[in-house]
Parts: sequence; C-alpha cells; structure tokens
Amino acid sequence: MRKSSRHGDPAYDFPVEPDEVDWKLIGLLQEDGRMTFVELGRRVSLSAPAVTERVRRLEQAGVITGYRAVVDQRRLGLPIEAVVRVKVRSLDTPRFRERVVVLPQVVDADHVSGEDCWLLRVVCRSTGDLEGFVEEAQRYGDTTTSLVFSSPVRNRAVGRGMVEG
Amino acid sequence: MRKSSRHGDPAYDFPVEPDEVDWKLIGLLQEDGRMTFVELGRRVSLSAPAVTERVRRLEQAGVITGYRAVVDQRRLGLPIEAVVRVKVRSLDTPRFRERVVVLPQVVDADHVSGEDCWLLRVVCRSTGDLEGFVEEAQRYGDTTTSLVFSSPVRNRAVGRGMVEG
DNA sequence: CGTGAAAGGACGGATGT
DNA sequence: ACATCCGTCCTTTCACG
Repeated sequence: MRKSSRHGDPAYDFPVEPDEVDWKLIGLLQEDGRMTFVELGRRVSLSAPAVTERVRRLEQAGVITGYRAVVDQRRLGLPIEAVVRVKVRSLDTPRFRERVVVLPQVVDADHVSGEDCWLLRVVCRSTGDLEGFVEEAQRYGDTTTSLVFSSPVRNRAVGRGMVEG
Repeated sequence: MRKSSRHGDPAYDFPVEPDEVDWKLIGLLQEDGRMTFVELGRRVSLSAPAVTERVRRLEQAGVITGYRAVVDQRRLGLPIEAVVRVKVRSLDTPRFRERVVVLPQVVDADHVSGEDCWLLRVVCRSTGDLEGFVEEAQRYGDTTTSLVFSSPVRNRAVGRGMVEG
C-alpha cells in the first residue's frame, strides 16, 4: 500500500493505493469485523504479524476508520425508520445542526446538493415519536418524510471491482 | 434480557428486552466492534465468560447482527457519493431489484413510502461513473440525484435513551 | 515486507455456588 | 446467572532474512 504522493499535498496525501492483499483484508473485515489476525492470515496466505501490520497501516492511513457491531433496531423497541428530507434555509443551518442533527433519533445525517439540502435517517419507537421529530425539523424548513419499508442493501462492502476492473 | 413473548408469535417473538448491562455492551460494541470480552467485562464489572454469554445471546436473538470494519471510500479512489431517489413504476420493480439494486455502487438501498419509492446511496470513482449509474436507473423510473457534500452523522449508535428515558 | 519463536493475554468449555 | 479454573488459541514483540 502506498500513498499517491502528489508531492506534499499537506494533510490530505490521499487516496491510498492498497494492493491485492490489502483489498482482500478490507473485504474480509467488512464482512466480519471480529475476524482474528490468524484467520485473516490464513485467508490471504500470510503470517499473523504480517496481516497485523497491514491492518494497522490501513487504520493509520484512514482507510479503516473503526469497527462497529451492527444492531437491529427493530429488536430493541425501535420499529419505525424513516428518511426525512429537509429544505433548510441557509441562515438557519447552524441552528439546525445544533438542535436537530444532534438528536438521538438521527442515525445518519447528510448535507447534500439539490433542493432538499439535508437528508436525515431516523429511528423511532413509534409514529408519535416520529411526528415529534418531524415537527421539530419543520421549524427549520420544509420537510418530506418517507417511511422505510425495507432495506434490501445495507452498508454493502466496498470492493476492488468498484475502483478498477 | 428477555423476549416479550406474545405466546408463540412464530419466528418473530420480538422485540427483546435487554437489561442495563446488555445496553452497555451494545453501546460498547457499537463504538468498538473489536473490543475483547475481557475488556467488556472490565467495563461492566463482570467476568469474561459472563459477558461472552450475554453477547452470544444478543447475537442469537438477532439484536447484534454482525460486526463490520468501517471504511472511508474517499481514501480508496471513490470520492463521489450521492443519493439517488427513483420513482419506480410498480410493474418494473422486480427488474429494478435485479438490475439496479444489485450494482456494486449501491451501498444502501431502501424501499420507502411516498412518491420516490426507492432511495439508493451510491459511491463512485467519478461523476462519469455516477452519470452511467443514473442513466441505468432512469430506465426504471424518474430519478432525482443529490451529491453528498458531507455526513455529520454516520451510523450513530443506537442507545437506551431512545427507547425509554 | 516478510517469517518464526516465545511470552503474555484472551477465549471457550467444564464445573461449582 | 455468575465466578473460577485450565487447556488451547491468539496477539505482540523481536531477532532475523
């Protein structure tokens, strides 16, 4: 793995160039974030210390930013999931960030181009809870709310085939 | 942790009722999916075998569905991220699932209520790549594409406070 | 960058309260 | 439901190619 060093681009000497083995490790750890280094080594035909160093390097390069348990909110009393698009007036954006984006129901918040400049994914215990959230968001701009029926793809792994091949 | 057994609801005897310790474990593993059972035990003042059994139970109950490394696509040559909303004609939905939802650029696909019945989060190497994707999606319905500028919240941890408190 | 060996730690099953 | 014990496996460091 090597940085594409455009001679001293200061703090952002990126992207990074993983080799075939790095891509395999990235793929394996996206599938099972708790896989041991010994097992990773078996999968890529390297010793445990070798993969350990590769993974540490990927972490320090900011390619792997962390490891997370994936949780099913429906089994935790949070059956309602929705995407709320908000057309926030630009003067209200700082307050929107401070008062809406930070609410615990918000599991994803994206600032995007286009009319609806914010896209919030929220999880709630009830439609009443969702109603309260949307009313709060309404104070900062027009909203459009879509209930999530199902999510056939969720956090699909990023793979080598997407960048070349 | 106990199931809210509505007497024999067959495969979906859910949701589950985690106790305080379970919630702590869920929180810790969402923050660091590779935390060892010994360390988890230290954090919740239990022995390693005790937390191991709790975590196994949470996994088998479908509360924790997996563990994933979180990857920064921008550092892997995929700097373009967008959300594409698609108003798919209902007769075309099966083909849309087979030919668009499965494309590797799609990292999230949600079937939602409202006019734009599909919401796709895609990552691409270039705007040209995105253009190609959107053209493919266009074949199944009208699309609205928003470039993601930034994502102040990404996969925020689900916590106890959201379900009661 | 890679391997192999050795020490310390974590894991997983059995057992007892 | 939890703690302790213990054998095995994993992690980490280091000397070396």
